[in-house]
Amino acid sequence: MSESHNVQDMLAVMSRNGWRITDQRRTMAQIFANQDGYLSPKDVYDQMTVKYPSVSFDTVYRNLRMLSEMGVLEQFYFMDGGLKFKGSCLSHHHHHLICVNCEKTLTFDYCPMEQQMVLPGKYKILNHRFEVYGICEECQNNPPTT
Amino acid sequence: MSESHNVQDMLAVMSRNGWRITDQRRTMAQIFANQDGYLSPKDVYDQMTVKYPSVSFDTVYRNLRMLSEMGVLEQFYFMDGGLKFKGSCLSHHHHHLICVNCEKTLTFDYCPMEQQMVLPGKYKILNHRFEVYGICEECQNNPPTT
DNA sequence: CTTCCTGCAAATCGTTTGCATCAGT
DNA sequence: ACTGATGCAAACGATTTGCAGGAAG
Repeated sequence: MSESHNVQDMLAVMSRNGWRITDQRRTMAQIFANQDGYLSPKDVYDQMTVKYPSVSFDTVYRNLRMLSEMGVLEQFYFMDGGLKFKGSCLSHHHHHLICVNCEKTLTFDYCPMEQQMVLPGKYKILNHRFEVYGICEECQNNPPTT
Repeated sequence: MSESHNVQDMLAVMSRNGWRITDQRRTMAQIFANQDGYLSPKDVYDQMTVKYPSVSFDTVYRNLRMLSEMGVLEQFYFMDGGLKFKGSCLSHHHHHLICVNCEKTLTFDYCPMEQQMVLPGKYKILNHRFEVYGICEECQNNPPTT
């Protein structure tokens, strides 16, 4: 299902970095392993509560941040400024095609920076951001949730 | 100074839309007319207090939102999720080259969507986001603020 | 058994809203 | 004068922090 890490890989990274493997963290890893798109902290919290009804929001936040810092998760601020997370793919540079409805995300390798663009000014280029937004096939067929 | 609207244009748009021209709004228009880069609500507030020490944050927010809805300002969530505003250029499609230090912004016309890209899936493409981040010439020469 | 992790509660930050007063037209 | 705009304060949502008890190693 996931193009990024599987649960074992994620847990291995945690162990390697000296973090304990708690049930909550195991569950969180599973959530992201089974998910192609982006999840908000609340999404994660909601999925966590299925297995751990007493989980707290701050634990979710703490672990999301921790997993991001370890590189297991990719952090992302959407167009509307909302924070989202997703299992990260560190293997190669790519960009995202994101469904504005269900937020399912596909990656593609085309990168505009590889073209010979003429940029104004004499900026020292550091990085870039390129995302394409649309509606995935599934959401085009299914009635809109709105 | 500004590549976008001048003060007169902005005030004209406000009048045309039936909004009153208050001194605070005039000042806000001036701030954006004299500014090439992005400003956070706090930046705007700080500049406003120079002329109107008793201006309130909510007035700044209200007017920023109003000016965005009118299309006079361009709203933007930066990489770190922070909300910023900038005098908008509605005349043509373009993208931005942004200084990560001073946030001075240049526009350029190259658009990756005009290339014949092969995108995965069968998404119905709606829009896109492309920004290049770097350090402007000025900030390269001047000692870093950090 | 020690240290780290968790859950609770409270603090914090950025932004929005209700309301009485004030100013633009 | 009439109506919309302002400033204050308080509400609000998302995220962070301090602390005591509980679980992983």
